[in-house]
Amino acid sequence: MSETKDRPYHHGDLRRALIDTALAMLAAEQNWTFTLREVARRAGVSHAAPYKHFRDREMLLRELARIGFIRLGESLSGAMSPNMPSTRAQFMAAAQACIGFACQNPGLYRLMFSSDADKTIDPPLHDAAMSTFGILLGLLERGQRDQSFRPVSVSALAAASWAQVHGLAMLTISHQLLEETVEPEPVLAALDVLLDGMCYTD
Amino acid sequence: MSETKDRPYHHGDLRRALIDTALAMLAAEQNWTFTLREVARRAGVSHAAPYKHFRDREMLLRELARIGFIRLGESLSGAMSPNMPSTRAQFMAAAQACIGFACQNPGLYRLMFSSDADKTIDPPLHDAAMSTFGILLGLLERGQRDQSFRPVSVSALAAASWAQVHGLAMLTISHQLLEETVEPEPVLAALDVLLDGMCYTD
DNA sequence: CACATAAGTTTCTCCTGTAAACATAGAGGG
DNA sequence: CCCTCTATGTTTACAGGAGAAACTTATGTG
Repeated sequence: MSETKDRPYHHGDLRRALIDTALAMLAAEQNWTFTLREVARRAGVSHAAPYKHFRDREMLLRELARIGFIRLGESLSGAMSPNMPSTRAQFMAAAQACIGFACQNPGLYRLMFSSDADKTIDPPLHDAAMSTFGILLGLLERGQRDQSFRPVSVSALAAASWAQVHGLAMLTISHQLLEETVEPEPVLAALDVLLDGMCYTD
Repeated sequence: MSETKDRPYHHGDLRRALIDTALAMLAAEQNWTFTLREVARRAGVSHAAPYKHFRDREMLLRELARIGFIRLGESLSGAMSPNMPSTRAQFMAAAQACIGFACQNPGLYRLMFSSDADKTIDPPLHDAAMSTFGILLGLLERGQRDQSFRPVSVSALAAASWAQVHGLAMLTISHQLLEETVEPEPVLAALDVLLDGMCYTD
Protein backbone atom coordinates (compact mmCIF):
# COMPACT_ATOMS: atom_id res chain seq x y z
CA MET A 1 0.00 0.00 0.00
CA SER A 2 2.97 2.23 -0.30
CA GLU A 3 4.12 3.31 -3.74
CA THR A 4 1.48 2.34 -6.24
CA LYS A 5 2.20 5.20 -8.59
CA ASP A 6 -1.38 5.50 -9.78
CA ARG A 7 -3.35 6.81 -6.84
CA PRO A 8 -6.26 4.53 -7.68
CA TYR A 9 -8.94 5.88 -5.39
CA HIS A 10 -7.76 5.30 -1.90
CA HIS A 11 -4.61 7.18 -1.21
CA GLY A 12 -2.88 4.76 1.10
CA ASP A 13 -1.89 7.16 3.83
CA LEU A 14 -3.57 10.43 3.12
CA ARG A 15 -3.32 11.63 6.67
CA ARG A 16 0.44 11.51 6.54
CA ALA A 17 0.49 12.95 3.04
CA LEU A 18 -1.64 15.90 4.13
CA ILE A 19 0.64 16.60 7.06
CA ASP A 20 3.74 16.41 4.89
CA THR A 21 2.22 18.64 2.26
CA ALA A 22 1.16 21.17 4.83
CA LEU A 23 4.58 21.16 6.47
CA ALA A 24 6.18 21.71 3.10
CA MET A 25 3.89 24.66 2.42
CA LEU A 26 4.66 26.06 5.85
CA ALA A 27 8.37 25.74 5.20
CA ALA A 28 8.17 27.31 1.78
CA GLU A 29 6.05 30.34 2.52
CA GLN A 30 6.64 32.99 5.07
CA ASN A 31 3.31 34.18 3.77
CA TRP A 32 1.27 31.81 5.90
CA THR A 33 -2.23 31.93 4.52
CA PHE A 34 -2.80 28.19 4.66
CA THR A 35 -6.10 27.21 3.14
CA LEU A 36 -7.20 23.65 3.65
CA ARG A 37 -8.33 23.45 0.06
CA GLU A 38 -4.87 24.34 -1.15
CA VAL A 39 -3.38 21.55 0.93
CA ALA A 40 -5.86 19.08 -0.53
CA ARG A 41 -5.12 20.37 -4.01
CA ARG A 42 -1.40 19.90 -3.65
CA ALA A 43 -1.91 16.46 -2.16
CA GLY A 44 -3.93 15.60 -5.25
CA VAL A 45 -7.21 14.85 -3.54
CA SER A 46 -10.59 16.49 -3.46
CA HIS A 47 -11.12 19.41 -1.13
CA ALA A 48 -13.35 17.40 1.17
CA ALA A 49 -11.01 14.46 1.63
CA PRO A 50 -9.09 16.00 4.54
CA TYR A 51 -12.24 15.97 6.62
CA LYS A 52 -12.00 12.18 6.82
CA HIS A 53 -8.81 12.63 8.82
CA PHE A 54 -9.20 15.97 10.60
CA ARG A 55 -12.41 17.25 12.09
CA ASP A 56 -11.70 20.75 10.87
CA ARG A 57 -8.94 22.98 9.62
CA GLU A 58 -7.72 23.86 13.10
CA MET A 59 -7.30 20.24 14.04
CA LEU A 60 -4.74 19.88 11.26
CA LEU A 61 -3.06 23.08 12.36
CA ARG A 62 -2.77 21.80 15.91
CA GLU A 63 -1.30 18.55 14.70
CA LEU A 64 1.28 20.50 12.72
CA ALA A 65 2.07 22.58 15.79
CA ARG A 66 2.46 19.40 17.83
CA ILE A 67 4.97 18.04 15.35
CA GLY A 68 6.72 21.39 15.47
CA PHE A 69 7.15 21.20 19.22
CA ILE A 70 8.50 17.68 18.96
CA ARG A 71 11.00 18.75 16.33
CA LEU A 72 11.99 21.80 18.32
CA GLY A 73 12.56 19.57 21.33
CA GLU A 74 14.79 17.35 19.24
CA SER A 75 16.74 20.38 18.07
CA LEU A 76 17.23 21.54 21.64
CA SER A 77 18.28 18.14 22.91
CA GLY A 78 20.61 17.69 19.99
CA ALA A 79 22.21 21.08 20.41
CA MET A 80 23.29 20.50 23.98
CA SER A 81 24.11 16.84 23.78
CA PRO A 82 27.90 16.67 23.90
CA ASN A 83 30.00 17.31 26.96
CA MET A 84 30.19 21.05 26.87
CA PRO A 85 32.55 23.13 28.98
CA SER A 86 29.81 24.76 31.04
CA THR A 87 26.12 24.79 31.60
CA ARG A 88 26.19 28.34 30.35
CA ALA A 89 27.59 27.11 27.07
CA GLN A 90 24.86 24.51 26.91
CA PHE A 91 22.24 27.17 27.45
CA MET A 92 23.79 29.29 24.75
CA ALA A 93 23.75 26.40 22.33
CA ALA A 94 20.15 25.53 23.11
CA ALA A 95 19.05 29.13 22.71
CA GLN A 96 20.78 29.42 19.36
CA ALA A 97 19.23 26.15 18.30
CA CYS A 98 15.79 27.47 19.15
CA ILE A 99 16.32 30.68 17.23
CA GLY A 100 17.86 28.76 14.36
CA PHE A 101 14.83 26.49 14.29
CA ALA A 102 12.58 29.52 14.09
CA CYS A 103 14.61 31.01 11.26
CA GLN A 104 14.52 27.80 9.27
CA ASN A 105 10.81 27.20 9.87
CA PRO A 106 9.29 30.62 10.39
CA GLY A 107 5.82 29.58 9.33
CA LEU A 108 5.79 26.56 11.58
CA TYR A 109 7.28 28.48 14.48
CA ARG A 110 4.66 31.20 14.18
CA LEU A 111 1.94 28.58 14.06
CA MET A 112 3.24 26.90 17.19
CA PHE A 113 2.75 30.07 19.17
CA SER A 114 -0.30 31.43 17.42
CA SER A 115 -3.79 31.38 18.82
CA ASP A 116 -4.70 28.81 16.17
CA ALA A 117 -2.66 26.29 18.11
CA ASP A 118 -4.82 26.41 21.20
CA LYS A 119 -3.14 24.20 23.75
CA THR A 120 -6.00 24.41 26.21
CA ILE A 121 -8.27 22.26 24.06
CA ASP A 122 -5.73 19.79 22.71
CA PRO A 123 -4.03 17.60 25.31
CA PRO A 124 -1.53 16.01 22.92
CA LEU A 125 -0.42 19.43 21.72
CA HIS A 126 -0.24 20.66 25.29
CA ASP A 127 1.86 17.68 26.28
CA ALA A 128 4.26 18.18 23.39
CA ALA A 129 4.73 21.84 24.27
CA MET A 130 5.24 21.02 27.93
CA SER A 131 7.70 18.31 27.07
CA THR A 132 9.81 20.74 25.06
CA PHE A 133 9.51 23.31 27.82
CA GLY A 134 10.70 20.61 30.20
CA ILE A 135 14.01 20.42 28.38
CA LEU A 136 14.63 24.02 29.34
CA LEU A 137 13.55 23.38 32.92
CA GLY A 138 15.91 20.44 33.15
CA LEU A 139 18.79 22.52 31.92
CA LEU A 140 18.05 25.26 34.44
CA GLU A 141 17.78 22.83 37.34
CA ARG A 142 21.03 21.18 36.36
CA GLY A 143 22.66 24.59 36.19
CA GLN A 144 21.49 25.43 39.66
CA ARG A 145 22.69 22.12 41.07
CA ASP A 146 26.19 22.59 39.65
CA GLN A 147 26.26 26.17 40.94
CA SER A 148 26.28 27.71 37.47
CA PHE A 149 23.03 29.59 37.87
CA ARG A 150 22.04 31.74 40.78
CA PRO A 151 19.55 30.24 43.25
CA VAL A 152 16.61 32.30 42.07
CA SER A 153 13.31 30.48 41.81
CA VAL A 154 13.39 28.18 38.82
CA SER A 155 10.14 29.65 37.55
CA ALA A 156 11.80 33.05 37.39
CA LEU A 157 14.75 31.70 35.46
CA ALA A 158 12.45 29.75 33.21
CA ALA A 159 10.20 32.71 32.51
CA ALA A 160 13.16 34.95 31.81
CA SER A 161 14.96 32.62 29.47
CA TRP A 162 11.85 31.28 27.76
CA ALA A 163 10.61 34.80 27.12
CA GLN A 164 14.00 36.04 26.01
CA VAL A 165 14.65 33.23 23.58
CA HIS A 166 11.12 33.21 22.24
CA GLY A 167 11.15 36.97 21.93
CA LEU A 168 14.46 36.95 20.07
CA ALA A 169 13.17 34.26 17.76
CA MET A 170 9.96 36.12 16.97
CA LEU A 171 11.70 39.45 16.47
CA THR A 172 14.33 37.81 14.30
CA ILE A 173 11.92 36.11 11.95
CA SER A 174 9.92 39.33 11.78
CA HIS A 175 13.06 41.26 10.92
CA GLN A 176 12.32 43.68 13.70
CA LEU A 177 15.67 43.37 15.42
CA LEU A 178 17.37 46.56 14.26
CA GLU A 179 17.35 47.05 10.56
CA GLU A 180 20.94 48.10 10.10
CA THR A 181 22.50 44.96 11.50
CA VAL A 182 21.58 41.74 9.78
CA GLU A 183 24.23 39.75 11.57
CA PRO A 184 23.38 37.54 14.54
CA GLU A 185 25.54 39.73 16.75
CA PRO A 186 22.75 41.42 18.66
CA VAL A 187 21.14 38.06 19.32
CA LEU A 188 24.28 36.60 20.85
CA ALA A 189 25.00 39.78 22.74
CA ALA A 190 21.45 39.83 24.08
CA LEU A 191 21.78 36.27 25.29
CA ASP A 192 25.01 37.19 27.01
CA VAL A 193 23.28 40.02 28.81
CA LEU A 194 20.64 37.62 30.05
CA LEU A 195 23.20 35.03 31.07
CA ASP A 196 25.14 37.62 33.00
CA GLY A 197 22.05 38.02 35.10
CA MET A 198 21.55 34.31 35.50
CA CYS A 199 25.07 33.14 36.19
CA TYR A 200 27.09 33.61 39.33
CA THR A 201 30.25 35.05 37.84
CA ASP A 202 30.60 35.75 34.19
CA MET B 1 -20.78 67.73 9.98
CA SER B 2 -20.27 66.10 13.31
CA GLU B 3 -23.29 64.74 15.17
CA THR B 4 -26.23 64.63 12.82
CA LYS B 5 -27.97 61.77 14.56
CA ASP B 6 -29.60 60.39 11.45
CA ARG B 7 -26.84 59.00 9.32
CA PRO B 8 -28.54 60.23 6.16
CA TYR B 9 -26.36 58.80 3.45
CA HIS B 10 -22.93 60.15 4.02
CA HIS B 11 -21.61 59.09 7.33
CA GLY B 12 -19.66 62.18 8.26
CA ASP B 13 -16.44 60.54 9.31
CA LEU B 14 -16.68 56.92 8.39
CA ARG B 15 -12.95 56.41 8.38
CA ARG B 16 -12.73 57.30 12.03
CA ALA B 17 -15.85 55.33 12.83
CA LEU B 18 -14.43 52.23 11.16
CA ILE B 19 -11.20 52.53 13.11
CA ASP B 20 -13.05 52.98 16.37
CA THR B 21 -15.35 50.07 15.67
CA ALA B 22 -12.43 47.85 14.76
CA LEU B 23 -10.50 48.87 17.86
CA ALA B 24 -13.52 48.08 19.99
CA MET B 25 -13.83 44.65 18.40
CA LEU B 26 -10.14 44.07 18.94
CA ALA B 27 -10.45 45.03 22.58
CA ALA B 28 -13.50 42.90 23.16
CA GLU B 29 -12.41 39.67 21.54
CA GLN B 30 -9.34 37.68 22.23
CA ASN B 31 -10.72 35.61 19.40
CA TRP B 32 -9.33 37.83 16.68
CA THR B 33 -10.99 36.73 13.46
CA PHE B 34 -11.67 40.22 12.19
CA THR B 35 -13.66 40.26 9.01
CA LEU B 36 -13.94 43.57 7.24
CA ARG B 37 -17.61 42.94 6.59
CA GLU B 38 -18.28 42.57 10.28
CA VAL B 39 -16.64 45.91 10.93
CA ALA B 40 -18.79 47.52 8.25
CA ARG B 41 -21.89 45.85 9.68
CA ARG B 42 -21.24 47.15 13.17
CA ALA B 43 -20.50 50.58 11.81
CA GLY B 44 -23.88 50.48 10.09
CA VAL B 45 -22.67 50.77 6.52
CA SER B 46 -22.57 48.48 3.54
CA HIS B 47 -19.77 45.98 3.24
CA ALA B 48 -18.16 47.85 0.37
CA ALA B 49 -18.06 51.23 2.06
CA PRO B 50 -14.74 50.63 3.86
CA TYR B 51 -13.01 50.32 0.50
CA LYS B 52 -13.53 54.05 -0.01
CA HIS B 53 -11.20 54.64 2.93
CA PHE B 54 -8.84 51.67 2.93
CA ARG B 55 -7.47 50.02 -0.18
CA ASP B 56 -7.91 46.60 1.36
CA ARG B 57 -8.44 44.83 4.63
CA GLU B 58 -4.75 44.82 5.50
CA MET B 59 -4.50 48.55 5.11
CA LEU B 60 -7.01 48.97 7.91
CA LEU B 61 -5.15 46.42 9.99
CA ARG B 62 -1.90 48.32 9.55
CA GLU B 63 -3.57 51.58 10.54
CA LEU B 64 -4.86 49.89 13.69
CA ALA B 65 -1.38 48.58 14.42
CA ARG B 66 0.03 52.07 13.93
CA ILE B 67 -2.40 53.47 16.45
CA GLY B 68 -1.45 50.62 18.76
CA PHE B 69 2.22 51.55 18.62
CA ILE B 70 1.40 55.17 19.32
CA ARG B 71 -0.71 54.21 22.33
CA LEU B 72 1.96 51.82 23.56
CA GLY B 73 4.50 54.60 23.30
CA GLU B 74 2.26 56.86 25.34
CA SER B 75 1.92 54.14 27.95
CA LEU B 76 5.67 53.73 28.15
CA SER B 77 6.35 57.45 28.36
CA GLY B 78 3.67 57.85 30.97
CA ALA B 79 4.92 54.99 33.09
CA MET B 80 8.40 56.38 33.52
CA SER B 81 7.60 60.05 33.69
CA PRO B 82 8.08 61.00 37.35
CA ASN B 83 11.43 61.32 39.05
CA MET B 84 12.08 57.75 39.95
CA PRO B 85 14.79 56.56 42.33
CA SER B 86 16.82 54.81 39.65
CA THR B 87 17.00 54.13 35.97
CA ARG B 88 16.48 50.51 36.86
CA ALA B 89 13.18 51.41 38.48
CA GLN B 90 12.22 53.34 35.37
CA PHE B 91 13.00 50.35 33.23
CA MET B 92 10.96 48.13 35.50
CA ALA B 93 8.01 50.49 35.29
CA ALA B 94 8.22 50.73 31.51
CA ALA B 95 8.42 46.97 31.15
CA GLN B 96 5.40 46.47 33.36
CA ALA B 97 3.55 49.12 31.40
CA CYS B 98 4.27 47.30 28.18
CA ILE B 99 3.10 43.97 29.55
CA GLY B 100 0.08 45.63 31.10
CA PHE B 101 -0.77 47.20 27.77
CA ALA B 102 -0.60 43.79 26.14
CA CYS B 103 -2.85 42.28 28.80
CA GLN B 104 -5.42 45.00 28.38
CA ASN B 105 -5.34 44.92 24.58
CA PRO B 106 -4.34 41.39 23.68
CA GLY B 107 -5.92 41.49 20.26
CA LEU B 108 -4.33 44.80 19.36
CA TYR B 109 -0.97 43.76 20.74
CA ARG B 110 -1.01 40.54 18.74
CA LEU B 111 -1.92 42.47 15.63
CA MET B 112 0.94 44.91 16.15
CA PHE B 113 3.45 42.09 15.97
CA SER B 114 1.68 39.84 13.51
CA SER B 115 2.70 39.39 9.92
CA ASP B 116 -0.49 41.23 8.94
CA ALA B 117 1.11 44.41 10.17
CA ASP B 118 3.95 44.35 7.67
CA LYS B 119 6.18 47.28 8.54
CA THR B 120 8.32 46.90 5.45
CA ILE B 121 5.57 48.12 3.14
CA ASP B 122 4.03 50.80 5.34
CA PRO B 123 6.31 53.71 6.24
CA PRO B 124 3.91 55.36 8.71
CA LEU B 125 3.53 52.09 10.59
CA HIS B 126 7.26 51.55 10.50
CA ASP B 127 7.85 55.03 11.85
CA ALA B 128 5.39 54.57 14.67
CA ALA B 129 7.01 51.29 15.68
CA MET B 130 10.47 52.83 15.53
CA SER B 131 9.34 55.81 17.53
CA THR B 132 8.09 53.56 20.30
CA PHE B 133 11.26 51.50 20.10
CA GLY B 134 13.16 54.76 20.42
CA ILE B 135 11.70 55.31 23.86
CA LEU B 136 13.42 52.15 24.99
CA LEU B 137 16.67 53.18 23.31
CA GLY B 138 16.57 56.53 25.05
CA LEU B 139 16.07 54.89 28.42
CA LEU B 140 18.99 52.54 27.83
CA GLU B 141 21.31 55.33 26.70
CA ARG B 142 20.38 57.41 29.72
CA GLY B 143 21.05 54.43 31.93
CA GLN B 144 24.47 53.98 30.44
CA ARG B 145 25.33 57.65 30.83
CA ASP B 146 24.40 57.66 34.50
CA GLN B 147 26.38 54.45 35.03
CA SER B 148 23.31 52.37 35.82
CA PHE B 149 23.72 49.95 32.94
CA ARG B 150 26.88 48.18 31.92
CA PRO B 151 28.71 49.57 28.90
CA VAL B 152 27.67 46.79 26.56
CA SER B 153 26.70 47.83 23.06
CA VAL B 154 23.36 49.56 23.17
CA SER B 155 22.03 47.27 20.45
CA ALA B 156 22.73 44.29 22.70
CA LEU B 157 20.89 45.86 25.62
CA ALA B 158 18.07 46.88 23.34
CA ALA B 159 17.73 43.46 21.77
CA ALA B 160 17.82 41.77 25.15
CA SER B 161 15.26 43.96 26.83
CA TRP B 162 12.98 44.32 23.81
CA ALA B 163 12.93 40.58 23.31
CA GLN B 164 12.47 39.86 26.99
CA VAL B 165 9.61 42.27 27.49
CA HIS B 166 7.91 41.34 24.23
CA GLY B 167 8.36 37.66 24.98
CA LEU B 168 6.91 38.04 28.46
CA ALA B 169 3.98 39.96 27.06
CA MET B 170 3.24 37.39 24.38
CA LEU B 171 3.58 34.44 26.74
CA THR B 172 1.42 36.17 29.32
CA ILE B 173 -1.47 36.91 27.00
CA SER B 174 -1.21 33.37 25.63
CA HIS B 175 -1.33 32.00 29.19
CA GLN B 176 1.78 30.01 28.47
CA LEU B 177 3.75 31.28 31.43
CA LEU B 178 3.46 28.36 33.82
CA GLU B 179 -0.05 27.20 34.38
CA GLU B 180 0.06 26.85 38.14
CA THR B 181 0.96 30.45 38.93
CA VAL B 182 -1.41 33.09 37.69
CA GLU B 183 0.21 35.85 39.68
CA PRO B 184 2.60 38.30 38.05
CA GLU B 185 5.44 36.97 40.20
CA PRO B 186 7.32 35.15 37.48
CA VAL B 187 7.12 38.19 35.26
CA LEU B 188 8.66 40.48 37.83
CA ALA B 189 11.20 37.88 38.82
CA ALA B 190 12.14 37.37 35.18
CA LEU B 191 12.63 41.08 34.70
CA ASP B 192 14.86 41.14 37.76
CA VAL B 193 16.98 38.38 36.31
CA LEU B 194 17.43 40.39 33.16
CA LEU B 195 18.18 43.57 35.05
CA ASP B 196 20.79 41.80 37.12
CA GLY B 197 22.58 41.16 33.87
CA MET B 198 22.18 44.71 32.67
CA CYS B 199 23.01 46.68 35.78
CA TYR B 200 26.38 47.19 37.37
CA THR B 201 25.58 46.25 40.93
CA ASP B 202 22.14 45.29 41.98
C1' DC C 1 -27.73 76.49 -11.15
C1' DA C 2 -25.05 72.77 -13.49
C1' DC C 3 -22.09 69.40 -12.58
C1' DA C 4 -17.73 67.08 -11.09
C1' DT C 5 -16.56 64.43 -7.34
C1' DA C 6 -16.44 62.16 -2.86
C1' DA C 7 -18.66 58.72 -0.42
C1' DG C 8 -22.14 55.50 -0.15
C1' DT C 9 -24.84 51.16 -2.14
C1' DT C 10 -25.88 46.98 -5.05
C1' DT C 11 -24.41 43.44 -7.65
C1' DC C 12 -21.09 40.22 -9.14
C1' DT C 13 -17.22 36.83 -9.16
C1' DC C 14 -14.05 33.97 -6.94
C1' DC C 15 -12.51 31.96 -2.91
C1' DT C 16 -12.91 29.47 1.60
C1' DG C 17 -14.77 26.15 5.28
C1' DT C 18 -17.85 22.67 6.08
C1' DA C 19 -21.99 19.53 5.74
C1' DA C 20 -24.50 15.96 3.15
C1' DA C 21 -25.12 12.63 -0.21
C1' DC C 22 -22.96 9.50 -3.15
C1' DA C 23 -19.16 6.15 -4.85
C1' DT C 24 -15.59 2.71 -4.46
C1' DA C 25 -12.13 -0.40 -2.73
C1' DG C 26 -10.89 -3.80 0.39
C1' DA C 27 -12.01 -6.87 4.40
C1' DG C 28 -14.77 -10.42 6.54
C1' DG C 29 -18.68 -13.65 7.04
C1' DG C 30 -21.79 -16.88 4.91
C1' DC D 1 -16.72 -17.17 -4.11
C1' DC D 2 -20.08 -13.72 -3.56
C1' DC D 3 -22.44 -10.26 -0.66
C1' DT D 4 -22.30 -6.68 2.22
C1' DC D 5 -20.12 -3.42 5.64
C1' DT D 6 -17.11 0.22 6.39
C1' DA D 7 -13.29 3.33 5.71
C1' DT D 8 -12.00 6.57 2.65
C1' DG D 9 -12.65 8.84 -1.24
C1' DT D 10 -15.72 12.33 -4.53
C1' DT D 11 -19.40 15.53 -5.93
C1' DT D 12 -22.61 18.80 -4.85
C1' DA D 13 -24.43 22.44 -2.10
C1' DC D 14 -24.54 26.31 0.90
C1' DA D 15 -23.11 30.23 3.84
C1' DG D 16 -19.90 33.78 4.30
C1' DG D 17 -15.70 36.84 3.11
C1' DA D 18 -12.56 39.73 -0.10
C1' DG D 19 -12.67 42.70 -3.52
C1' DA D 20 -14.04 44.76 -8.33
C1' DA D 21 -17.46 47.28 -11.06
C1' DA D 22 -21.35 49.82 -11.84
C1' DC D 23 -24.75 52.63 -9.96
C1' DT D 24 -26.54 56.47 -6.70
C1' DT D 25 -26.66 60.42 -3.78
C1' DA D 26 -24.97 64.48 -1.50
C1' DT D 27 -21.93 68.37 -1.62
C1' DG D 28 -19.25 72.08 -2.80
C1' DT D 29 -17.56 75.05 -6.42
C1' DG D 30 -17.53 77.43 -11.17
